[in-house]
Amino acid sequence: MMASRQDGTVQDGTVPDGTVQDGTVQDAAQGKRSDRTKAVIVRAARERFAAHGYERTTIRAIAADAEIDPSMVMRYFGSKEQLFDAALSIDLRLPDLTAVPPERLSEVIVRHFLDRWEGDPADDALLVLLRSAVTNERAAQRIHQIFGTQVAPALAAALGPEAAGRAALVCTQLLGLAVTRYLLRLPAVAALDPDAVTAALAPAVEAILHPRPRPRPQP
Amino acid sequence: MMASRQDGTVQDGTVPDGTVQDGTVQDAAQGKRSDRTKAVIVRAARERFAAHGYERTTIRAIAADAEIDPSMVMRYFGSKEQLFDAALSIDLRLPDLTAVPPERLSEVIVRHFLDRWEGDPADDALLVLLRSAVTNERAAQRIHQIFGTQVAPALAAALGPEAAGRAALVCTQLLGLAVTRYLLRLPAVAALDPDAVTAALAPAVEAILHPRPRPRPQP
DNA sequence: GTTGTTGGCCAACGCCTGTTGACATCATCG
DNA sequence: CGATGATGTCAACAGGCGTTGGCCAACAAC
Repeated sequence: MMASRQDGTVQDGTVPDGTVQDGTVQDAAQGKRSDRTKAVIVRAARERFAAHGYERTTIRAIAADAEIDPSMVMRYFGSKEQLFDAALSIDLRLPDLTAVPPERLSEVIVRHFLDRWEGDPADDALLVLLRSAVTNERAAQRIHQIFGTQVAPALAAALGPEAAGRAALVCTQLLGLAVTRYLLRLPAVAALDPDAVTAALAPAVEAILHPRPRPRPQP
Repeated sequence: MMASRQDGTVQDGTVPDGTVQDGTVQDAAQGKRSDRTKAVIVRAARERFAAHGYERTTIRAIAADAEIDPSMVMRYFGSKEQLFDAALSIDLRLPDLTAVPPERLSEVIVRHFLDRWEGDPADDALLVLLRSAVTNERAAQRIHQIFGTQVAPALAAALGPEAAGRAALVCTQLLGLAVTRYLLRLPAVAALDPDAVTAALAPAVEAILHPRPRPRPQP
């Protein structure tokens, strides 16, 4: 298995500086060569997994993208499943929601979600995860884990500890947005610009976060 | 290609009565034998596709479930893709929303959606479609089609013709529910009983259908 | 009774898959 | 220099896949 932290994050193949464990400096500003190729492989894997999901992605195709032999992929990652794990590193980078005034909370959440998906087009990790989780049990478990360790705590901090149920429903809405906009690309949803999405969806999220006390059919 | 109607519905393998084209009556109350086995195959295919998605489902496995030779599947349906088409027949059975008083519209929509998913456990068609659409372009197109021919018109009838954008956002919410509850089975969502889901989500749908005129940050 | 059609099984083809192990290359260090 | 371990290539394996074509039994039509 890969080294993975408890919150569902996995270390990327890139290394912060050029120092190696025995103290030697190597080529400067780049880690060992194997780390570089490992990173190339992970990047290629993410693209493939994101575009086609787990099953349709082949190790041979990833290796071709990375311009390397398929057997190297196996040597570095052990198996397709473990490579998949390595490609699944996700950090939602949730902001501190307690600093947000409650009446702007839903807007901030929706906008952050959009930013996270559309801000860095090279970051396919979320796409990988969602596309695969639908058919792959391992990826689904990872989503459970991310929800439990990142989303639920962040919302609980802002709304109080009894918010777990409501946090899940907010997830429902955001994942629905992701599915229709990025996976299915339903034209009516995919065509909206981020501002329009935020404006339209924030009130709905608001209705979950701060439910009106009682709808009362006929007062 | 299979014979398919324009709204995305495909005829089931079952035949309404026992008459055959040349006028002979055959065994009565059941169609031709081939129609029966075709129906068995489609049923098995639906279960497999629903449980594992398109790519992981093999013709051999479907044939084994149907207790028949894999080559028969090919003979009857031509290819795996065409069998998939046959398994994708969907009729959302949307009620006439114009008969619903506007203030109960969101509640009715959410409840109908839950009924449709959970009412008949043997009807896997929706699960097939959603699970596959995430990685299969053909299935995604089918969802586009169903949205355009079934969902959008029904909502437009109730809300007026300018409702297309809002209809899509409602879809976003409902598909989000389906993904978290039936595909990912996020515990916090999957554990809720249908009444709780309706109560929690209807106000959010309401916020889309009848947006408050202006949120006005500081009045 | 012969013929043709229908429903079905069996064995195989060619291809692609994840995976493995033997061999080449190269840098590093004694 | 030679040794050693990391890095990478090549060729192959075994198994599963969708798909094909040939053969057989049952049965209706002539």
